[in-house]
Amino acid sequence: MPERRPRKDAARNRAAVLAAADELFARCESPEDITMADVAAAAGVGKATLFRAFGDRTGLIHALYEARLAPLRAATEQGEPPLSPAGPPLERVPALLDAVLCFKFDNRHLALALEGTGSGSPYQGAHYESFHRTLTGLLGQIPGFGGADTDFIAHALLAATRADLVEHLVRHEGADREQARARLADFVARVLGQG
Amino acid sequence: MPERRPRKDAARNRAAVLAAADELFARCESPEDITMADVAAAAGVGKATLFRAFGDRTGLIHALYEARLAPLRAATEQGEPPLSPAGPPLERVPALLDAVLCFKFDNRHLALALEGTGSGSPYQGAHYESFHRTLTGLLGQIPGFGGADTDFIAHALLAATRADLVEHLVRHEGADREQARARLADFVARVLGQG
DNA sequence: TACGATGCGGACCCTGGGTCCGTTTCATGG
DNA sequence: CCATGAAACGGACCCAGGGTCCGCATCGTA
Repeated sequence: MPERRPRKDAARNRAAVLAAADELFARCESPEDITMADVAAAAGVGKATLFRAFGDRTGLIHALYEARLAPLRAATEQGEPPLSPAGPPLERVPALLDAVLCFKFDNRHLALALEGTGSGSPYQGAHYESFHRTLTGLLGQIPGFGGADTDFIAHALLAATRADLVEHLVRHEGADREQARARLADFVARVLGQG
Repeated sequence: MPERRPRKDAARNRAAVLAAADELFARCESPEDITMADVAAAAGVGKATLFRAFGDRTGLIHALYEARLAPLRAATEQGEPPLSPAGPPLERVPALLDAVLCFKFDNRHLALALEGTGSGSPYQGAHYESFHRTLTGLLGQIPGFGGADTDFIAHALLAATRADLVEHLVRHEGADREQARARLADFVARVLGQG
């Protein structure tokens, strides 16, 4: 399996498409109203190129999302405490959820586009799986969660950071970034028994 | 505004469409793969009839959902305690969330179809609005939630009952109805400070 | 029974995701 | 530097599916 590297033009086009798509998704009102043809045009590329590089619409959005997600993954895996594995669970759980919320807030356009893929629920995605696993593990290490259903609690906590909820808070309740963080932090503290 | 009632045939067709759609959505794997043409055919009706009666796809699903929702609304507004307004807040909150969960569980096909409408986030729907309002109010009456952000807590609690999460628990974690209820009940108790 | 108003239905339109294939560009060996 | 095959390109094309149009059937009333 030689894993031959892509040609120069292919790489350049892939990057152009990612940049164009990022731009378009960021500007538009709703992810629904940017089409694959739009992206292709904005990137100065044919539609087929776009589909060849990413498979389908979902693939493109996924690629964008994953690229943005990389820093967060890095921070949680080998960053600084309290986010990194070195932090104590009781501090790491709120830190992790705060980080996820910030990410969702800063990238709501992408997150919304991803959730709006239709049949693709967010619970299949590798990113979700991974966050859920770490959260579950951390909860298990916290005193007071001995016999508790950490699996579901992790789901429920992550559900409080869902992109469309964040979007709703911003659009219809006029929340800003810091307010959203504070509200989530309160809720998390309450769940952790620090209310 | 005379509010003229519909013709007999119109009423009959509307009912036929609702029945057919309900049936189809219940049977199918994913809501995505039943089309408006399918519904029309199953109801023995032309496509235009269907669009005349419900406006668009979202309208049809909404109508189905609302019909199913009626009993739940009734139970929470004038049913028996602890669900009804006569129940004390500390019991009514878990009862309400349990009822919502059961509803989502029993009607996941519809709830999923509704959430999968694309641009239509669940937070716009009148049903969500109403549940959120009552929940918020109830939380405010519970000791210990004095200065708390009941608005967000209500959102977060409802997020734990989201249809795609329920679907995930069932499909990928093999949960059944009672398990799902127990897990949610645990979580709610924890948030209410009874963990 | 006659006659408007209301509703019917399926042919039709259009958008948008996804594919095909003749042409162009890359990259390697002579 | 050129030949040559492989890889990528792009836009014309296909098709499913949501939504509309309009001539015809049905309803309900005088």
